[in-house]
Amino acid sequence: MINPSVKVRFAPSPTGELHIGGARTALFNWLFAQKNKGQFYLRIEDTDPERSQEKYTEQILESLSWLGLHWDKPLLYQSQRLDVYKERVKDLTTSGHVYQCFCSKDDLQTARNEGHYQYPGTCRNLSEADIKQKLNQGIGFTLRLRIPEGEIRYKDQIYGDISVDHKELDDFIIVRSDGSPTYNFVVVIDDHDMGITHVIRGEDHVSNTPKQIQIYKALGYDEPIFAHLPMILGPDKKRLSKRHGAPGVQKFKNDGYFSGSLLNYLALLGWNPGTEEEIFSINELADAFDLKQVQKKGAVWDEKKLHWLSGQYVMATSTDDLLNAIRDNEPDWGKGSEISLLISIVELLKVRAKSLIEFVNQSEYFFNDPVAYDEKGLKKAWKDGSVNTLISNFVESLMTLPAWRKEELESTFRSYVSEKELGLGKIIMPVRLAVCGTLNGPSIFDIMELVGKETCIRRLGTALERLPK
RNA sequence: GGCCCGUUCGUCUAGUGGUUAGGACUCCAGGUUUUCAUCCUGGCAACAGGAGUUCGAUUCUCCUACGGGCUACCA
Repeated sequence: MINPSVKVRFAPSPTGELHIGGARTALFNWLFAQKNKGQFYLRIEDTDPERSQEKYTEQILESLSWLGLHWDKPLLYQSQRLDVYKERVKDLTTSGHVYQCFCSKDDLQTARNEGHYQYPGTCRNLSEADIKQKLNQGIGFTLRLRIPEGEIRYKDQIYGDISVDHKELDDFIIVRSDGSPTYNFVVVIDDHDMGITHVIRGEDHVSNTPKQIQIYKALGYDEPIFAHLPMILGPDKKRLSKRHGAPGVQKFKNDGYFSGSLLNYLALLGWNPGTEEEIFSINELADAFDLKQVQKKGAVWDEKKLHWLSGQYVMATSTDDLLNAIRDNEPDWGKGSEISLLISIVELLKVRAKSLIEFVNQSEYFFNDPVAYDEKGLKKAWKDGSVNTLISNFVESLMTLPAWRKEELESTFRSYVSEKELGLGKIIMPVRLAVCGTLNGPSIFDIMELVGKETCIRRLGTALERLPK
């Protein structure tokens, strides 16, 4: 069943948690693999000891798992492949593709500051004697790739034909003076060794690709197919980064978004199904996915739409599943209450809450007496002492109510206002305020039934005491 | 500075050599509702600019502008 001609990978570096951009890259790789019945691998690019941390690897894997982007084994760590890279360096040395460069970092930097952006080729053609002399002097060296004249050309699955003159490519460094290999070098070896057929990554790698192709050629490897995804942008149209408050995947989990809604939104950021559908399950996404429908321009991250989408997911989820998800997210929610009560609450809030955490935030008054009253609500519903008179009379009729059910409650409300020749709102609003502390929410009759007679009467009493005049 | 890439409503996007340039989010108005939310109806809102090709360009070509990326002994 597995299609051997499709192997993709996601290669995060563990220098921080998985953020939105990385998640989208992972998603598109995963979708491509699913669609083509290929394999999806992970490679941890942990060769920067300064910034890499084990805990980030764990966080990233956790986030990917939560998203449901499961990967195939083996999981590769670059830090464990140093020996392999050394071998390849030897290969390139013997084949004459690299040369030693004795220029110091400072000198190169100085030249750049003076406007010479390219490596001048100082050490490109040193004589044997020169090299021997420098080595004897104990001068450290890097290894540079010797790039021939010519033009490089490749077909990007998203951007189309891209060509660059070799003159634009420096003889870039593949091994640092401390002997460690650089990114553009190892990425090629890893992708080759992993059998990667399609390299799908961010647009920031478009300019790296021609360099990497030089490595493929030097090593005698076949090139994979390349596809570059447009960037995700902040509201200022600059690449989304920590500066924008770079949303990490974990944040959305904590805020109670379903992973499906995040995935759905991410997919629509830069890709379109070719239809006017907006809502997709992860499997539907995989079916519909096609690199041809991927956009070239960067897309601005818009949390409003995510929020809407999340609301759609909430409404489409069964009450039981919602209840489980809410308690997964917030184990203390409704602790000590009957399950039947919780189910009723979820039922009532389902159409209002757009994320799991909103169920929690909007259900406070089902469990606890209000500690404060919404200020706008006070102005609207409890202007002066006349309300106290009205409510205290009404409470009396509530007390005598034989059955505390929403139907009876509603008829009590209605007969009371018709007797007084008032609008329904005149009585409902103050009651709402007293019982919930806020004017917004589901039907007051439903709320009162669930909250119970004793508690409602108590809350009304409290309000009458606290809100005179 | 150089190179590469991009540019349709505020945002995500569809689309064609001749369309009333379509949808979604947001926003606004109206309806439903005790309120909020939902739901329904309606509305605002875009082809960056300039040349050229053409009977005709949003669509094809070039230029300009703007935006992004790369230009590290980071990944």
